[in-house]
Amino acid sequence: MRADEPERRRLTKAGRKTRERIVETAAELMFHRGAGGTSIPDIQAAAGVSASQIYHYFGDKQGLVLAVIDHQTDAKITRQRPLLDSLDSIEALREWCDIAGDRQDAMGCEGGCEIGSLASELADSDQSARAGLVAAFDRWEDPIRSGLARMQARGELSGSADVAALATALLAAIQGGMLLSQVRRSSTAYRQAVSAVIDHIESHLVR
Amino acid sequence: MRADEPERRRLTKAGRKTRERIVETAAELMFHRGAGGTSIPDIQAAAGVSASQIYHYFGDKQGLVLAVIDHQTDAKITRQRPLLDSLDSIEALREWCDIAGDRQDAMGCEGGCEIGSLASELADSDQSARAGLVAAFDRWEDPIRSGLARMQARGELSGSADVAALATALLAAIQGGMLLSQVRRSSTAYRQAVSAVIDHIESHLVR
DNA sequence: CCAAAGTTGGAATTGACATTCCAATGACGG
DNA sequence: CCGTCATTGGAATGTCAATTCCAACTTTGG
Repeated sequence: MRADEPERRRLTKAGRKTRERIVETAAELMFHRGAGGTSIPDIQAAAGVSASQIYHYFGDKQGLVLAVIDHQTDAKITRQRPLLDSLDSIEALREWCDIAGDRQDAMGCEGGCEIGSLASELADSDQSARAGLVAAFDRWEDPIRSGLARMQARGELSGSADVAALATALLAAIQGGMLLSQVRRSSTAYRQAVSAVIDHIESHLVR
Repeated sequence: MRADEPERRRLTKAGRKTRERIVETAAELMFHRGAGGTSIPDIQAAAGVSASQIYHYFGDKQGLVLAVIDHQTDAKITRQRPLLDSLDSIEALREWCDIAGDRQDAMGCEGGCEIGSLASELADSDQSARAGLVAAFDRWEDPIRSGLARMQARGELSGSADVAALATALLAAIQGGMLLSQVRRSSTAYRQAVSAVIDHIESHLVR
């Protein structure tokens, strides 16, 4: 558990492209089947690469998993970017959460959260993965807290509200709600969970 | 996906005992390493049984996983029993949730929820497991809703409160909070998540 | 006590899977 | 233009998992 990749290997155009295709393919497969449920041969076939390419770019499967965690975090944050930077009103919070619920419905409530699923699977068995997941959740929680903090700074949210705790609570509601919805194949639990927490945040509004 | 075990096999004393030991051992291992991360040989060694015993009592690994899900659900509900039947006050809810938080701290925040972890791993890949998990969450959520319903019947909780939704929200907060705590190795997220939802429930108190 | 059925041990089978190796090809800087 | 290093293919290796088989032993009901 030290520095494993001190020297960034030189990548040519083709290399970068191949590496990216492997990560994306692995991310997709691992989203549906889990990291343990996704084999290197699976990824080889789906990405159209040879085993040596995967080991060339990632060292071993654990390295690939770490890259997938980072990739999913980047992808999620990028995808939600416009909204994520303006979570400074109750309406913005609701809209942002609603979109995830609609997205879940659109896929029949299969698959939970890309990050959450990996977290549940790897938190206890892979310490470097856990470190990556801590960072992932932090990167995701930060915009929520920032938005709430802006509301507080503008005097819209009570000064006694613990914005960090509220942000954590909302993130937890999202994760737990997604899990229940995934199991029940209905986004209802997700919507009820986030709604409850946002209502609670709303109760801290000044006025 | 139909009735797979129509005929209950006759079990002798030794049989029941062996079966039970296998389930308990498997449950313990799967709690720490996941279902996919726990091999039959692992279970054989830990429980001191031969392969034929496992296959004799459970048919295949999936059958064992189903048995583990039921076992964990029973164990959890039995363990929480006294409290679970009297979740009809804000204080009782807080105390009940606190115990889980203390329990989590006691194990260094390793391992999340026995049910939740299996749910995340199996919801999309094993339909019969998913069915068992739906039942597990229902059995767990029910006492919460019942307690809230009693509060409402006694006029302590506003008649406009949706007790089913609140119960789901609390369960989601527990699951999501546990996951974040497991990743961060600190029960803080769990405590903040359940606290927020219980505060929200409290806001529905009459008077 | 006897037969049917439950219980157990241990070996054998079959198939994946992670990883390594080696050899060939191609890009790119000096 | 050449050598170095990135890139790729494909086979080989060794391990380990899930499951099956069969043979022996034990319990139980009549």
